[in-house]
Amino acid sequence: MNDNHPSRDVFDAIADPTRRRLIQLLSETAEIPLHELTSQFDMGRTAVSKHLTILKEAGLVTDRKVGRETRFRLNAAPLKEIQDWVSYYRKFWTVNMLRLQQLLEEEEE
Amino acid sequence: MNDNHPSRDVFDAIADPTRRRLIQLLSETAEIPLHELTSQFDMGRTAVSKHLTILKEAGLVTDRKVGRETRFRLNAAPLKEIQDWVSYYRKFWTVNMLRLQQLLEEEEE
DNA sequence: ATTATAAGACACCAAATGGTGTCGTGTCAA
DNA sequence: TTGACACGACACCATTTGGTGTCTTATAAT
Repeated sequence: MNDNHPSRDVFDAIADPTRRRLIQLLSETAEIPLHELTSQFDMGRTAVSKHLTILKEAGLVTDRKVGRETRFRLNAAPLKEIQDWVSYYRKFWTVNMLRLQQLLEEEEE
Repeated sequence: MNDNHPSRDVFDAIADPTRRRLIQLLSETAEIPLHELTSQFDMGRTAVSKHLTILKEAGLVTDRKVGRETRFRLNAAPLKEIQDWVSYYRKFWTVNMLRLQQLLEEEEE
C-alpha cells in the first residue's frame, strides 16, 4: 500500500481557477478523457494534464486508461475537509461580526 | 471609493496553512497586534505581515493603527464564497459516488 | 533625553507554479 | 501497413511565492 502520490493539500488543489473549472466539468459527466477536457481550455494538453495530476495528488480525481485515452473522474470526498473547515467560520459572518466588533470596541475606549 | 487593494482570490488566500492559522487565531480574539501574531509562528515579522497583506487583499482581515501597534481583526464574510462553492459538491460525496460510478460503468461495458 | 519597541518599506533569494514545446510510444482507423 | 491520434515524459522558461535581512520612522517607557 505505498502511496506514490506526493499527497497534496486539498486547499492548495482548489486554489487554482483552472482546477476548479476542471472539477466543475468532471462533476457534469461521469468520465472524461484528457483531450476532451483540454479542448475546453485556452492552454495546451500538457498544462491541463499537470493540473489533473495535482488534483489526483489531492485525491480529487482518479484516472484509468481506456484504449489510447486516459479518462478522468471526480472524487469529491476530499472536499469534505473544506466544508468542515469553512463551516466553523460560518458564525462569524451570519451576524455582521465586523460591525459588531467595531461597536464593542468604541465602547471600551 | 477607489480600491487600492489588488483584490485577491479568496481561494488563493486560504490555500496557505500559515494564513489559515492566522484566520484561526484572529477568530479567537477580537483584535490582535502584529507582534503578538508573529510570536505564534516560526518565522519573522516580515513574513507574517506579508501573509496578513494577502488576507487583507482578499478582504478577510482589516487592520488599524493603535499607538505603535497595527491591530488586525477577522472579517469572515468572504468565506461565504468558499462555502457556496463547496456546498454544490456535497451531493457528490454524501453517497459514495466514486464506487457508484464505477459500478455503473462496469455494467455499460 | 535616551532607549527600546512596533512596524512599514525595501532589496534580495531559492523554490514552486503554471505555462510552453518536443520527442517517443501505444493504439485506433484506412 | 501506414498514418493519425492520445498521451506520458522531459526539458525549458518567466513569474509568483514565501521566506530572509536591513534601514528608517513613529511611539512608548525609563
